Amino acid sequence: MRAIARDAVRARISEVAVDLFDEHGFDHVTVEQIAAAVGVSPRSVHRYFPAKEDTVIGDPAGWGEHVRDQLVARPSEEPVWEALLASYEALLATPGRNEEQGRKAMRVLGSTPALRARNLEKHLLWARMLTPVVAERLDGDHRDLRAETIVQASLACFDIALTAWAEDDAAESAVALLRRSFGALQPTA
Amino acid sequence: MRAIARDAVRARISEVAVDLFDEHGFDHVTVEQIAAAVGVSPRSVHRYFPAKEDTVIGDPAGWGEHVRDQLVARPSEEPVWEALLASYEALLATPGRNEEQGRKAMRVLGSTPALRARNLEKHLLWARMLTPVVAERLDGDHRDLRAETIVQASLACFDIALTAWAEDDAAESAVALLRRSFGALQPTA
DNA sequence: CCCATTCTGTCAGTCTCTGCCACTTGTGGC
DNA sequence: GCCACAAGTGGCAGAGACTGACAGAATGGG
Repeated sequence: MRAIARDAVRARISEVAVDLFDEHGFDHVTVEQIAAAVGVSPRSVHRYFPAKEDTVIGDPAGWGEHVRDQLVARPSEEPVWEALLASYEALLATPGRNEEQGRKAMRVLGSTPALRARNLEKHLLWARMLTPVVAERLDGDHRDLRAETIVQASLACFDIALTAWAEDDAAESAVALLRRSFGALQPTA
Repeated sequence: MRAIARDAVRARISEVAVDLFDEHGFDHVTVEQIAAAVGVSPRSVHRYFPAKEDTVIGDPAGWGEHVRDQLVARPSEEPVWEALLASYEALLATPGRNEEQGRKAMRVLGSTPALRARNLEKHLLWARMLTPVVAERLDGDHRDLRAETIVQASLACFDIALTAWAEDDAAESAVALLRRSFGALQPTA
């Protein structure tokens, strides 16, 4: 009911903010300007997004759960590395992701230290969700440390692929870059 | 001459700040309190550290160069992954690193999102320094993407090892944890 | 139509961080 | 010893992000 309107407003703020950041640079745009452009009060912007950076990042937890659910659904005989790759691919294939808007957001995201940092925090959140699932698939000693290493490495691949995809002007698809990045590493048996 | 005094003051501020953060939590300590505890003005604290978080992180660029120099000094026939491991080990073995102070800093560092974020930014800086060096050691196609993947994965290993070292109460040395984390991954030939 | 819930705007306030200017303090030349 | 000169410091004012509190407006169900 009301949740629909809420999501719509949220998406609108995010869209306007990314456009402004793309044009003028992240730290040359104030929350007040974003609010004025959307037509709401600055206070409301902060109600939808706890921090200015979050207007670009979006909701990390939601997508993280998505990836985790994909991962637990993979067949247990599949090697971890391939299962992780498949889970990220499923995320990229999700509909409702505007191609051009996503690329612009990634470009803005890479342009400012504060944003890159907040984005990497998202990865830590994902890592906490994925590590237990990965640990279950491992044998041998020190499963926790190994699982965390593998998960963080996979997240690094994900990030590298998306960054490269946003910079290179559509030279290659995000999935292709993701596969290649994953191909550069291999967990030890 | 004067640089010595400068470094001393800098170290002193950092030490006091970490202690306060450890006791009261990062965001319950204001810059004003740090300044008062050290005996300088808040304005001066900001002269030494551009951001509050930097009192814990220290100077990333300096250590990053150190790692890079270690890496370029490794024999060229050595596999990249081992060369990277050795470079990080050399960093950990650097004297002048107070064991207990370092562990406390790492603990504080993991306790607050803002600090974790800033720490991850340090990794990006290191990555930009190390990637070209690693790329030179690779053969085949897509060296840049593969080099970046390998470097970021190694930084993840470094971070995981240090975090585990700070949490587990000296159960194992940082170097041992680092080796094990590195052991969980392998670049593909 | 009325009521309760939710949303929004306004206001006041804290904290980080930055420019600016005046003041003090060492440093080197004479 | 004295005097420019640079460097460091403190205080002040201000921008900007973010938070809590409260009052009015919109929306849903009865």
